[in-house]
Amino acid sequence: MAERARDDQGRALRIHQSLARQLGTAILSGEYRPGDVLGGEIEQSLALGVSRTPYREAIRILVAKGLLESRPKAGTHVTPRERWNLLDPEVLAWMFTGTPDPAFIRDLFELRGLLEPAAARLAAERRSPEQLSEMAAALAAMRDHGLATDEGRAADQRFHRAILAASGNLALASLASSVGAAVQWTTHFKQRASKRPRDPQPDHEAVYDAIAAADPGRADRAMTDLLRLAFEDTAAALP
Amino acid sequence: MAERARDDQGRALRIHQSLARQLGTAILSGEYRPGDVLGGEIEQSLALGVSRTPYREAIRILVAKGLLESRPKAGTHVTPRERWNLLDPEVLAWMFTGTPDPAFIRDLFELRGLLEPAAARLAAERRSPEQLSEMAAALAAMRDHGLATDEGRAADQRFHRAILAASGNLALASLASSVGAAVQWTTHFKQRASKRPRDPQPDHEAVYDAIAAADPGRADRAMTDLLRLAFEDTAAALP
DNA sequence: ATCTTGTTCTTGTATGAGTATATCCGGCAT
DNA sequence: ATGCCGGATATACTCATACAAGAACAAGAT
Repeated sequence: MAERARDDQGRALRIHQSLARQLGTAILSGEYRPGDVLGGEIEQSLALGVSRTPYREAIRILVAKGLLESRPKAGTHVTPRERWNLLDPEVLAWMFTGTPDPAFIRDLFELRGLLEPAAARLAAERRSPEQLSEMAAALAAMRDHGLATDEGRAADQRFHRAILAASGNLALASLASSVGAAVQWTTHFKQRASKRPRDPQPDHEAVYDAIAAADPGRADRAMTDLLRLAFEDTAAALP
Repeated sequence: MAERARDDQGRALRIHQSLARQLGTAILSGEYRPGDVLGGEIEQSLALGVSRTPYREAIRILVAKGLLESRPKAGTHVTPRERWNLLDPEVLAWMFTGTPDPAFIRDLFELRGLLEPAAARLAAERRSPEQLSEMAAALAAMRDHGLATDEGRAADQRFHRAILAASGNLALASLASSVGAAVQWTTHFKQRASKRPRDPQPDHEAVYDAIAAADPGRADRAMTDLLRLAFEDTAAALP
């Protein structure tokens, strides 16, 4: 008996959610390709063993994320890749359920290399005391749990998210969930691949210290170093 | 009689689409605030004069974009701002239907200032001949139509999109739609505000020339300049 | 006080009928 | 042959109704 998928808080996923995930991963993995037409909804929902209601809602979700488009008479098509919202947190998560493309990992780190050092620089200038203590708390949790545990990885995410939030830039902050998803999954791969991975705690401490000291230049450099090392670790863990 | 809303290609929007837009703009404009609960779906769909089906699909769309969350018994809540996918192209478009927050405009330009110069630099190194001619075509269309016309603004978007695509970075490229939406709306405001706006054509030509010459450093600087000037124009046009 | 259990409210799923719209295709004019 | 026009048709879209299931809350038991 297939166990029902669960969300990040242990709640059972509704049918439309798990359908969206199932179809989404199928599209991202290349099982469906851009231009492909999904069969009519009666046919598809019948084949999947669900009613049309949740099937249609799943389609709506995927349309909202740019993976599909549907029109009367024309049917439901997979959109060309350049329309996909690859940085949508859920899309990223779906992407990482399969075997991730090393080239895409590289792209993600390249993007993080543009965003996070700048965010760290801004955070050093603009952060509030509360934001600083949030970073400190996340750092402490990372140290206590280690990156081998879910709690540790969640703390890692919180640290990066806190920096993006402290940049005082809403557009940057809204990329936090995307960056967070990337952080989580790449860290996951690193941990799985090597038994004694390099300890990234000092890198994080250095970033924190620079932000705490309100030293933008040093924060920028520290984050750049952190990302370079993290990428090297990740690259080493990939096939 | 209310005229039915239309999409960017003149097609009439389906009910679920226009509902999503209506609710989305209401949320983004602050009419609904984070934590607010929408009434039950029967009640709401009745109030809006539609059946539950399209109402629910509209909710699914907004959930997919991070603006809402809904659970049985608890109802449908507006999520806290930091969960919103502000860079989703549709969300951005909804954002600009109302009066845009000048601080957010600044944030968007700050983000573009991180992404686009780097993309231009990479494009100078990696662009294919086809991508280069796409940029040239967009540039020519901009010159022919001018930014006062829809065609001209679309060409402007195509130019920036082509550069992001030519960066060879999928993650960057997938931000093209978001950047494009920002380009379109800010340009729109500029045009509306002043009768004789500064001509940005030379800025664009400079970026193109640098990319065509495969000169990364110059491409980076030219794009930085373009964005600085565009931001100054936009800032002058805002209240 | 804390846990357990049951009630009840809200969203979630199922189903069948009917509408609307974009595509396709055949006919007509050019 | 080519292009325009208009109807047939396939498909998604909307409606209405019924039932199922999850989760919050409160009353009761421990």
